[in-house]
Amino acid sequence: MSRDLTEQEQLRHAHLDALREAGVEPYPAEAWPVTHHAAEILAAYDDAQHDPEAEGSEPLRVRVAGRMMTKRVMGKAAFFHLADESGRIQIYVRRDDLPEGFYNTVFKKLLDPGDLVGVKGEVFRTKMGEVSIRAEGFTLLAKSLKPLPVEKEVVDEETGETQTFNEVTDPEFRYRQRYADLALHPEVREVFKQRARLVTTIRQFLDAKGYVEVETPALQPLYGGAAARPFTTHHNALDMGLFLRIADELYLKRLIVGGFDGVYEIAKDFRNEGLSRFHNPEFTMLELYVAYQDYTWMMGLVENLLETVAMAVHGTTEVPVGEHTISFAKPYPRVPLLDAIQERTGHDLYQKPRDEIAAAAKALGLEVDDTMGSGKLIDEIFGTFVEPHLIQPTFITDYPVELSPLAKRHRTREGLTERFELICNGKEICNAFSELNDPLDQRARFEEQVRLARQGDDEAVNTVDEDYLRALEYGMPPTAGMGLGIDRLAMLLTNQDSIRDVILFPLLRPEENAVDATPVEVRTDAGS
RNA sequence: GCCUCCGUAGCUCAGUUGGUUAGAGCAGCUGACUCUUAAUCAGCGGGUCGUAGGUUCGAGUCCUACCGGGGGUACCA
Repeated sequence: MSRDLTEQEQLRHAHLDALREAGVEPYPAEAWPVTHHAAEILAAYDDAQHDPEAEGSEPLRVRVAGRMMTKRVMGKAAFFHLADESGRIQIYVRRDDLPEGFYNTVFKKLLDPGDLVGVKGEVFRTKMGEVSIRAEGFTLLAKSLKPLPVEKEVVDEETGETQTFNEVTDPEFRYRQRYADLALHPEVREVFKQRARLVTTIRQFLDAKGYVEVETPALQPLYGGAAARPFTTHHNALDMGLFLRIADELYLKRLIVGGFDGVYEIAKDFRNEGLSRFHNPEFTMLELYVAYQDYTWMMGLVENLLETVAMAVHGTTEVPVGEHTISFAKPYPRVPLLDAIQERTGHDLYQKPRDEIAAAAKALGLEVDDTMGSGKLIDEIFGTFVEPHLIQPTFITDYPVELSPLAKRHRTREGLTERFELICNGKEICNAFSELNDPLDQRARFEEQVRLARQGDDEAVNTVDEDYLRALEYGMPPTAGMGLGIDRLAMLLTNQDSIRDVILFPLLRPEENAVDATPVEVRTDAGS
C-alpha cells in the first residue's frame, strides 16, 4: 500500500520506528486496567473529600488511561490533558519522577497528541487549582499515526462559558470519520449514550409488562406492513429474490395468531427512498402488538412509555427541542384527523365525496390531480396545514380506510379506521391502530392495494400475502399495534435537528479514493 | 431526482474589479523554560486552491462538466 503521508504523519511514523528502537513497544499486548475515570476523580475532589486543607485527607492514588490531548512542555516538567470516556483530567509530568531518560527521549520527543497512554500517580491540586495527577508511571498503550484535529477549549473565568477554538464543524468530516468526531467530542458520545438509554428504557418498560421481545426476518420473500419502496437482494443457494423488510408488522401479527399476547421488536427497517434531515435508508423502529386491546388503550400505553423514556433520558418530562420546550407529561390531546383539519382550515370533510374534498384542497391552494383519491387528498391537507403546527405531542385519530390497509374499520365512523398517529414537533413519531383481523376484509384491502400498484402507485404493495391471510383465517384476537420511529424520538429527546446526528454511521456516498485497492472479487457460487 | 449554497495547509479561516512568489492563527519542527492550561518566547518547514476542461497575456478568483457535502424540495417514518 502506498499512500502519500502528510508531513505530520511522516513524523509520527518516524516516532513509531524510534520508539521500537528505544525499546518501547508502541502497541503493547499487556492490559492496563484502570482504577478511575477522569470524571470520578474530579467528582471525588469536588466534594472536598480529598481537600488537602482538610483534616486526615489522603491523596487518591489512581491508574487512568486515555488519549493524550494537549501537551505543554516547560523544560523539565510538562502538563497535558488525558481524555477518557468520562471526560478530561490534567496530568503533571516531571522528568525526575519518571525512569531515567523516559521524559527527555520518549515523552518529549516521541509521544504525540492523540496517543493512547496509561498514567498512574497521586491526585493533587495545582497552584492554579486544577485537579491533576502527578505521573509516577507512564505507559504508551497505542501510538496514533494520524493527527486528530486540534480543538482548544477556554473557560471564561467570569461567565463560566466554554469557548472552543478551531472546532471541527464540517459535517462531512464528522459523519465519514465518526470515530474522530466521537474521539474529539464528548457531547456527541453523550447523544449516543442517551439514545442507548432510550432504547434500554423502552425494553425495560415493555418487558415489565410481560411482552416478549422477538426477532423476525429482515430478509423477506414478500414485503409489507408499510407503504414504501423496498431494497431487493438475492439469495444464491435458493436462487431467490428477497426484500429487505420495510416493516415487521405482518410477522409480529402472525405471532399474535400463534398465542403470544404481547410481542415487540426493535429492528432496523430499510426503505429505498431519498435521504433528508428526517430520513436515512435504514432506520430503527419499535413495533408492538398486544392482544385483546384496541387503539384507545394503545394511546394510553404510548403516553406512559414516552413519559417514562423522557424521564429516564432527561430526568424531566420537559424537553427543549429547537426553540420550543416539549412536554412529554401525559396525557396528550386526542384529536380526530378530520376535526383537526376542520379546525385549521374550516373544511368539514367527513363523508364528503372525493370531488368535494378535491375542491377544498384546491381552494386551500394545493395542487390536485385526478389520480389523487380522497384519502390522499386528506393526507395532503393534513400534512400541509395541520401537522407542522402540532408541536406538543398530539394524537391524531381516525384515518381514512384507503390510507390504512391494515387497520380495523372504525366502530362508528363510516369510511374511517381505528388508527392514530402521534405527532410531535410537526412530525409523525408513532403510528398505531386496532389491527384488522377480519381475513376477508384484509384480502379485499390487499386486492385494492394490488389494483393501485397496477395503476402505477409504486408504494402500494403489489402482491397479496397469502400466508398472512392464512394466519388470519385461523383467527387473530382483536389486537392493538403500534410502530414508533426510534431515530426520530432520539432526535427529539437529544435535541438534534438531523437524523444523521442520532445515527452513528449515516449513509453517505462512497468517498473517492477511500478504496484504493482493487475491489475484492465477490464469489457468486454457493457453499463454503 | 430537482433547486440552491459550499469545497484554499492536519484543523479553523482570509484572499480586493482576474495581476508578482497564495496568507494568518492553531497544530508540527528546532531551541529556551520544573505549576502550565488557547502556556510563553525566538526561529523554521508545510499548498495539485475538490477534479477535468475552457476563456484570458495572466485564473484560488470568470465559464462548463463532473466528484463530494450542507440546506430546501419530491417520495417517506
